[in-house]
Amino acid sequence: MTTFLLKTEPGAYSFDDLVKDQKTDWTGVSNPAALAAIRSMRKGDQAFIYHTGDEKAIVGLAEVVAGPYEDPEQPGVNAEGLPKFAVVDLRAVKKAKSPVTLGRIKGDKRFAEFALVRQSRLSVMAVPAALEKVVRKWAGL
DNA sequence: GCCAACGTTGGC
DNA sequence: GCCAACGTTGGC
Repeated sequence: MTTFLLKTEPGAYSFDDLVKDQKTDWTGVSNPAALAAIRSMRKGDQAFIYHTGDEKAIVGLAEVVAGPYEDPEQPGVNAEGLPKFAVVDLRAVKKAKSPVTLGRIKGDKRFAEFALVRQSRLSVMAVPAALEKVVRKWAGL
């Protein structure tokens, strides 16, 4: 089981929206590196949901319940024959007891090489197991 | 509101 | 296939 980190602009779609909907298809990702991460997801994997903008914090946990599959709105395959615009279905698992802020992550040197810190524009990334444990502890997830 | 760090586009 | 110009994201 791998844990990922998914960014979202809470004004567009927040973790609370996912809780309300119970389930959603995570569409709209177009960055190639982010899409590669989505293609590597498997049913049962989990994802921290991170709010960009004013919040800049991990606020909850979701689980991959289906996919990755081709976005029906944007069909097509890449050079490897995989869906170009890959999508997964998520369900809300749990809200973080205490949000883990970007400031806290940046302030801990264990996270210095983490993609969230190194590449601020990347919207989907795998979280290394050692770091995942730290985040879960901090967040109460 | 600015700008750094990317991605993308289009002319050649 | 390169790369200059432009667009976008997201932190500050």
